[in-house]
Amino acid sequence: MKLTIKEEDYLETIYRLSANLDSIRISDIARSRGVTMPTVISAISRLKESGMVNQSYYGKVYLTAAGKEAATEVYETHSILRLFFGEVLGLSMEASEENACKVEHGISREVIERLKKLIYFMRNCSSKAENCRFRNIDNVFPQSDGETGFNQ
Amino acid sequence: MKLTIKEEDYLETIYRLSANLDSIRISDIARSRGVTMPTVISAISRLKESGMVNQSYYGKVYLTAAGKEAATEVYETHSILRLFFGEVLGLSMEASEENACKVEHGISREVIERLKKLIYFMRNCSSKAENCRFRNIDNVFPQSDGETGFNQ
DNA sequence: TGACAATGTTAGAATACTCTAATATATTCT
DNA sequence: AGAATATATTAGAGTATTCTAACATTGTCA
Repeated sequence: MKLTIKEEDYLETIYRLSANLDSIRISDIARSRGVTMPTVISAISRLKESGMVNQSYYGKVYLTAAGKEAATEVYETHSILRLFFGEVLGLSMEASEENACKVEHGISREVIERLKKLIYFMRNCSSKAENCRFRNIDNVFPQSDGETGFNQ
Repeated sequence: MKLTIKEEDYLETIYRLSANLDSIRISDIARSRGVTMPTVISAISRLKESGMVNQSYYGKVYLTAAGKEAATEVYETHSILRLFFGEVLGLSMEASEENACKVEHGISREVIERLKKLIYFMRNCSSKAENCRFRNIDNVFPQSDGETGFNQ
C-alpha cells in the first residue's frame, strides 16, 4: 500500500487546499499543481482505488481518514523541512518552500525528529548569546561564500 | 537536457563503481542497483541518447565528459548530505547513506553550500567547548525523544 | 429558461521505468 | 576447440504519469 511520490504530492495538495476552500474541485487541484484536468482525474482515480480519496461522478474531492493521515504526515515533514531551510540555513521563503517540496518524500521519521531538535537548539542559541552566536548559518559566515574547504 | 532522478541514479552508480573497477559492465550496474540487466540496458540506452554514456554492442560502459560532470555533482551532493546526517544529526552510517540517496536529487546548490558551512561550524563547535557544546544534535538532547514542542 | 462558460470525463497517445522469457554473444575451463 | 557458464540484448508486457482533443455535465446570467 505504499504511495508513490506523486500520489503523496496530490494528497498534500488536497490537504493544503482544504485549509482555504471548503470544497475542492478537480480544477482547483489542477490549477494548484500546474497540470491539466485529465491528469488530475487519473491521479484521483488511482487514489480512489487506494482508498485515500472519495469523489463521485462530477463531484467534489474528499480525503478519507487514511488519506488525511498520509497527507498530514507529508505536510508535517514539509513544514519541518521548510523551517530548517529558513531558520537554520537562512534561505529565503521561496527557496525554503521549493527545496522542501523536492525533499519531503522518502525522508525518514528519524531525520525529521532530529531536525526538530536542531531547530529548537538553534532557536535557543539565538536567544542566548553566551552559548552560541548565530541566527542562521549564513549569518555566521556571511563573507566566505562556500569556501569551508572539504573534500569529503 | 534535464536528467530524470533515475538517470542521475544510474550515472552516480557508474561513477561510484568506477572507483573500484577499471571497467564497468551492465551486470555490475544491475547488481549494484538491484535491478535486472534489461532494465540497465534500457537506462543506458537513454543515457547514450543524452550523450552521458558510451557503450558499444556487448561492450563496457563509460561515462562521457558530460556524464562524469553530472555524476560528480550528484555524488558531491550525496556526500555532503551523508556528512550532515551523520555528523550534525548523529544518524548511523546506514541511515545517513539511505536518507542521502532519497534526498540527493533536486536539492539546490544553495542548500548544499549552506550545509557545508553548517557542518564546518559544527566541527568548530565540537572542538571549542566554550563556544557551543555539542558533537551532534542527538547528543544535546539525548533524553527528550522528539518533544521539542512545535506546531509550526 | 436557454445560451454560454466553466468544469469534468473519456479516449488515445507518449515517455520513463520496470519486469520475464527468449535469444545472442563472450568468457572460461577441461 | 568445444561445452558450460556468464553476460548482453531483444521482444513484449505492465504501471505511473503526463498530454491533447473531443465530448458531457453543471452553473450562471441575461
